[in-house]
Amino acid sequence: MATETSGPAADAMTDPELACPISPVVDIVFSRWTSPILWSLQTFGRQRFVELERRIKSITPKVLTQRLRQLERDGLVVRTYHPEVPPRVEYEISELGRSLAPLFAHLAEWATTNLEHVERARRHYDDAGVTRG
Amino acid sequence: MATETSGPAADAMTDPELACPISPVVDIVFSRWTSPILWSLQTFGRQRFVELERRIKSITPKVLTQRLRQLERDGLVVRTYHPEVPPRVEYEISELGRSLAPLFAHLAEWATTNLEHVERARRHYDDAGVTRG
DNA sequence: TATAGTAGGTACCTAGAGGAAAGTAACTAC
DNA sequence: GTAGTTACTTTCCTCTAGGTACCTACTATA
Repeated sequence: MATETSGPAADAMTDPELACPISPVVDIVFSRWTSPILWSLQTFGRQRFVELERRIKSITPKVLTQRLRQLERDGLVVRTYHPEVPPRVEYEISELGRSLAPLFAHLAEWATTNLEHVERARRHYDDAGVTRG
Repeated sequence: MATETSGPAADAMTDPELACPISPVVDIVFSRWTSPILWSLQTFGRQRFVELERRIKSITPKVLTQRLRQLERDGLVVRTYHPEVPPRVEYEISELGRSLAPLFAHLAEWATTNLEHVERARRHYDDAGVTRG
């Protein structure tokens, strides 16, 4: 948070070091835990904090809070606070977040057709490594 | 979207921990430094180690080696070793890696149309946070 | 009094990713 | 015999993301 002097697009353009126009998107959309969160909100609709916490079992509340804040700041998730007792907070996908749906579908499609190729390549690589010694 | 009984959503149901069928793909394709490497190989063709090292300026040789090994193991990159003196190694995108091209294009397209929305959302969020105290 | 439910905040600590810099092999050129 | 080249490898070190555990406020319930 301390060193955000410029946005992600500026990084891609002004930073010749990256030489990769998709890096900024990757940082926003595919940073840790964000894809399960976005997928969950996209698939199961508006949810409360505990619902997300239970669905994504291995996430801790601290990290879930951090990721949700980040996604809210990036405009991908909308947070609605109801000042009741006990307090109730609901999270849902924003319009901008929903625009990622075809991208996620594309990714899922690639997974179904190519993930086994990756696994086969891994087995092949590991086996060859064993015989090579 | 919520009630997809077949396809990738079904995986989400059977694996309660992840609750996200695209997580494995993200780990493979979008782990750190992989997208600049794949982009570079995809855009500029077959390249030697030092060429990649110079193009992706901020990467260290150790990490570049690690990432290239991982990508080779996953079958996304093909490594060709020429036992000359000094040694020459060439890296190129594999068939499987090339199948990611439309996905990357999709991502780049999303970036061009929506990245500014993200930045505007960030500014809005930060400004509101300041006024809130 | 104590406990549960709710959405976090905060302090502390660890593991692991990643960076810096030097080393290695193998041969050539000088 | 020393420097140069390439593609790493190794060692050491730092930094931070993330985990654990406890804390907040408020009310209902036993």
